[in-house]
Amino acid sequence: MSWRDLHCGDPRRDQVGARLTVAGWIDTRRDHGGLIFLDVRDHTGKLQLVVNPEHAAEAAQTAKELRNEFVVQATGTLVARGAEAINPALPTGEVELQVEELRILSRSTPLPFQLDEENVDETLRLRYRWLDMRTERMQRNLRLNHTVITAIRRTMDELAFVDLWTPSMTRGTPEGARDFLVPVRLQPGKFFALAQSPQLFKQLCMVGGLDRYYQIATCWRDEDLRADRQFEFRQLDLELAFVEREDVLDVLERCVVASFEAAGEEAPQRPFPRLSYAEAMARYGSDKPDLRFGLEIEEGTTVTRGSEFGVFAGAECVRFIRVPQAYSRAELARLEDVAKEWGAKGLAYLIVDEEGEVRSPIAKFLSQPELAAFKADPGSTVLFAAGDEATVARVLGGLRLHLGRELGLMDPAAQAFHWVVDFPLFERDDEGGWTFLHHPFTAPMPGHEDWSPADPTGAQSQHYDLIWNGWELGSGSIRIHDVDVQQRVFRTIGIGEDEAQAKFGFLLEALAMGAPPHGGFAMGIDRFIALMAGEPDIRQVIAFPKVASGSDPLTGAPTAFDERTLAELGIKVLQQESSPRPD
RNA sequence: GGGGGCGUAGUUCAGCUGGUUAGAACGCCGGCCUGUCACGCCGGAGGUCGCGGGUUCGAGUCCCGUCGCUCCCGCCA
Repeated sequence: MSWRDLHCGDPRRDQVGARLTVAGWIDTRRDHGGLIFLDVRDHTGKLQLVVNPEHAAEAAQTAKELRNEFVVQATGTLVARGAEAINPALPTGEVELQVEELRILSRSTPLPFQLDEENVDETLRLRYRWLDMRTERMQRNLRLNHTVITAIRRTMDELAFVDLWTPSMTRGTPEGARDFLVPVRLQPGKFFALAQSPQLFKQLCMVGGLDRYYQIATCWRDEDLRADRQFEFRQLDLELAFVEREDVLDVLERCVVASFEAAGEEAPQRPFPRLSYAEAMARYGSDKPDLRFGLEIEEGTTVTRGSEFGVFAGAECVRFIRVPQAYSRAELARLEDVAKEWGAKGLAYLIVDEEGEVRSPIAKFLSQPELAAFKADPGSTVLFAAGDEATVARVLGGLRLHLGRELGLMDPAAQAFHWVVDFPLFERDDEGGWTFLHHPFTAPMPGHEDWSPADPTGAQSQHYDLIWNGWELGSGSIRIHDVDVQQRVFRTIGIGEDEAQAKFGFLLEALAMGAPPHGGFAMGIDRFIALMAGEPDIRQVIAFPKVASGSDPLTGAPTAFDERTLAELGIKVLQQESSPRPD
């Protein structure tokens, strides 16, 4: 074993007596005047070095010069520590290296932040990411990244998927997110778009007979950044031919389980539960419900028909949740604010006190059947939402999530994976027309092919979402492989024949030349790894992420370019932020 | 585009209803120390309170603007 194979976290009792060489960063130096203790660190851990001037005068002189984060190489004899000198907090705490030779490989200026400080401003961490990376947290996250991706690649390989590269520079997409544009010197004034997803290319691969495609694909979207969104992100992108929904879900479940196993964690039970879109909206008020807790939404519309309470009587939909907590008036005012954020006009409630007495401003309007339907345990509160169905679902879904967090109802150990299936094929758009729910290539469910383009209400799709603890990990669908069906989807969402030809002509042509039935999925890898790492945002698992304003604190990108460079590309900048960055 | 939060030594923070010379811990620099491991002890340096303007006898503190960071809504097929 070369000394480069020996890591700081390795030495143990059975190596006592051996002459070893280690290298790493100075974590701490404890200078006792005579004896000097050094903790040398690398990504595997720390080893204590003892420099004794009586044994190694030259090394002791060198040790005096050492400061935090100097890089050193030390050679010496591994010795057992005396019983009282053992450090149980350190895996290497039973031994130490009696230093004979000590070499400074590299020096360090004082650091802009301390590596053992936990709440360092994130922009500062990103500005000096190479330091941040030395922390246990970032080492763990970035290595988990590798572990998960390796497990996924192994799984895909075992299932005979082909890793196939699709272009990053492609044709702009008319729908969806904003494109990042790439100007082209050879064709001034024209632009490629950075791929938002390999969607169309992977479908073309199916038509091309590459019947099991996958890729850890980088995707680019020019939209505002969030805790779970960056300009560029990676997705596990896959597509299979001659499959049905369950075949696709099976592949994803295998990848998830393999990732957990590779990370040494208990894997979720397969198969993951399936929940229909209608059920998810009705019971949890969300198409990506967090199933780590109950607090389900209940239906009240039947019993409130003709209610004496005007708000209930006039509402298309009345639903409620029973919260195991008797709230005060002030707390309910706060919850009403939460409800209003989600679009409620107000918040009706019934408080059931510890004696089982119902206290509520609306109780006097409610009939016996109504009160019976809303009956709750002593010490609880029933919260209502009334209005159109979508608003009611959204309000109670928002309240449910808020209360779940606030009341600590989520089992911290639970890993709730599930599928949401049976989505509608279309939904109303803002202009009163129709638009697709996810993308226009999603196939209708068998038996739902004959919708009316004027009113496709009720047509269901073969779309599916993978949800983990309330986070949407990704989505997929069985695609349309029939050119007539594809054209009817375009017609329904208001894309005329000419427009469809211009934008998707190559897809329609391909579908007309022997397209097999196919379907696939795209899972957000960064989100998945962030959740596995227990991190609150994806920046913590990305080596060099951008901040919310869209800049990279490390390199200072993006930057302006001079006029000559731009002129060559046929570009003239109309305006730019004049405010200089204070550095 | 809209709403909320934050910005004080290198770092993390405190700084009350506006009131002497803006503090602490860690880090940094110097000194002492042979069994420490968050070593200890002594001493020291280090601040345009993000920036600009206003109110006031007086602003870190109040007001307006601006910049930066952040969370959320919009947006993310």
